[in-house]
Amino acid sequence: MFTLLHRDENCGARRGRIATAHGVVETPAFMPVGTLGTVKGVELSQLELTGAEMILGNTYHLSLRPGVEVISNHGGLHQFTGWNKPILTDSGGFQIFSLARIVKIDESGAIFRSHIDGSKFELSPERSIKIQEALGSDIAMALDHVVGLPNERKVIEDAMLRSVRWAKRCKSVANHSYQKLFAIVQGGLDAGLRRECAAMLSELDFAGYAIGGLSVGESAVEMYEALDYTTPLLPELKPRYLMGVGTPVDILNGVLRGVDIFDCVMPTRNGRNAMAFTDEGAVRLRNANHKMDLKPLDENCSCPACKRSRGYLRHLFIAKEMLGPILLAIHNLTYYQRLMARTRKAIEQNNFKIFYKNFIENFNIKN
RNA sequence: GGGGGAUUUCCCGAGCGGUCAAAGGGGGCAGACUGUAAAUCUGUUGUCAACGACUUCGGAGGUUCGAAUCCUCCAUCCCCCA
Repeated sequence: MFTLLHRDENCGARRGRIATAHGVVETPAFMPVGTLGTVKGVELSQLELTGAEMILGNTYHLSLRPGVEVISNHGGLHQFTGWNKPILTDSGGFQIFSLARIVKIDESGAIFRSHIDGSKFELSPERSIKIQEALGSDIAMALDHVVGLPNERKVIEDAMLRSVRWAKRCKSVANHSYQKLFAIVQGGLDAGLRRECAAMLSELDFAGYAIGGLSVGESAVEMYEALDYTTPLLPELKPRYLMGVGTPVDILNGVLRGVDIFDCVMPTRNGRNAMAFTDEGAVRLRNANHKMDLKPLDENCSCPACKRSRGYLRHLFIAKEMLGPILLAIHNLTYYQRLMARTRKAIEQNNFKIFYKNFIENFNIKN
């Protein structure tokens, strides 16, 4: 399933390829998030043009709406959405964290009180896998217990151990050969817990390994440190997925430490909220200084947003026209995909470390 | 010709003797957003040498210790009866 094509001679970055039932994904890869069966604001034809090769779907959200029966009735998530390329589905573990206020959790699983209508939704490891099989994703994630940071060591340890037990249960019921199952390493910012977790999961031989429980309240530096001691513990020949990360800088830091796959809502959400990414950093298009600006957002970008002026894009946001959020979502996704393409190329040339340094020097998130 | 009602800070609009630089919207300005309860949320929005001072509530006078709030006249707009 995963082929490690090349390792950068000067750092931990790796170049690889993931083969799935719906096609190939070149790594390091960035996956746009399509929680509800759509990457918000972006039509599939446009999404393909950004260069995205795999997108995310979400077990919790799709189960509540439209419901698994509806998607099964269409023949799965690919047919339902029209996206014929690889899909990875998240297990619902992140919602245990993000929707903590409406979740009760015990050893059997998580019990949600639907954020839509308050009805009860029970999600055990087994049910999560069953749902993901019905969705027909190419890669399924084990149900994990995500807790925020900072947190008491005991809480983090319990969540980590539970995630391992749940991962075992997921693996024991997963039986669709085309669908690959990834386990998720937890353990917060504790090197010992991360090591313990990685060791236990590695023994179980999953198709891939994710690093979870990060970007949940800790600083960027703390996250990078966690990656420093976590990635080396993961099986060399399996894909490594850093869940929910992140900014362009975060992603390059992940690549530097040997991560192969990323996903994040940032390009789409921030784009919808008028923030655009460029090599110089973040551009807040609602700001008054763009009012008269005739320049394109990013001269190196060929996306539809960059065929217009910054002044026009600002106007769309100020006027609350839907095209603004759409164009910036497309731009940011295009930017992220181009960043990944440049990253892959740099690795192939054993030049990633220099590429990384140059990038960091110019990129200013505050801008 | 007679009677009644309006005029508030960029806009709309509360306020009807002190706790009012004045509610709430809108608009403006800025910020946040990391496995999406987010096309969302937050802050700010009279001036200044700024924990205090000064100038504002159509205009001019007046009453009062004290007025956006009460009185008089003026201006403008709206309604009703002739």
